[in-house]
Amino acid sequence: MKIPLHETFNFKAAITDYGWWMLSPNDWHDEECLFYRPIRLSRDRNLLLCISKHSNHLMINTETEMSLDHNDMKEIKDQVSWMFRLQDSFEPFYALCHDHEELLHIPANRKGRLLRSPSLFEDVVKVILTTNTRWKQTMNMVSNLVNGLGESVKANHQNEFKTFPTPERVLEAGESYLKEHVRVGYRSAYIIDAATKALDPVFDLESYKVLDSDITKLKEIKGVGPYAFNTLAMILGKYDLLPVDSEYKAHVIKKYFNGKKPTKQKLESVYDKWGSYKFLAYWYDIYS
DNA sequence: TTCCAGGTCCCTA
DNA sequence: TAGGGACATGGA
Repeated sequence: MKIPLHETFNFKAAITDYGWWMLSPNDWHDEECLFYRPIRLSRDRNLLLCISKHSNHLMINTETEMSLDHNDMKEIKDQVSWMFRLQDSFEPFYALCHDHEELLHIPANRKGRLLRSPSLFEDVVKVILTTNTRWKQTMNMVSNLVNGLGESVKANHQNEFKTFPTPERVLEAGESYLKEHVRVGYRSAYIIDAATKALDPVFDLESYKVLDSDITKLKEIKGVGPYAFNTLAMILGKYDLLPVDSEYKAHVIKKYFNGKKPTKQKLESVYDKWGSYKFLAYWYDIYS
């Protein structure tokens, strides 16, 4: 099936400009420019997608033998559209880039559309698993989570794929499982809290994916502090906040303050001129 | 062995 | 409102 594109974009950059492509159950094949991703449909069905980009559309091939009706296809398209931010226009950001020579390469290469996960629950868990640890350990924890609690997906593919676990499955396994087998340490309580809030009809975690919803309640999730919240804001399409962590501080102090530590206020105002797009300006400043 | 990583929580003052 | 210790894990 095809998804027509309102705006063309750099498919490879959309996937590899943010680290999520390295986390299970995402599987990026760089040479062929193919993105494999197992997803979950309603009525407890799982399938493997293979996504590629053509001139004016995304092509989605299903690698799982399953009859799909109209609603199934809509669910698939909705999840893929969310992952690649297809409903969002990046033209306002590109217009801003044109006033700044150092960022001209972003519109020139149609970058900025950073990959996100099908569910907000998955992204909350993944962001929590990036805190106070090294990237390699983040990859291990996510891999343990998917291998331990994800469901196997039947597919015409040499690799075995598992889905990202549902909040139900995480709660069923419990906190002790997360500690002993996923090796997330003290983060276990945070993940349990995220799963609980994902299933709480009042909190309704996934509802914050709606554009322009008030996302401040995400701060109530245990383990979501300033860095995690600002990262989640970016994931939800609000780019005006900065993920001030050790990487941010090291980069900014080295590049803009001659290696000398400035005040907190000055440290965090480096990208102010970018207004609504501070996160993306920072991101392409540090990683390009 | 000790330190600390793409932080956050919680308790003091 | 700000400061600082504790927190699990695993690699250097």
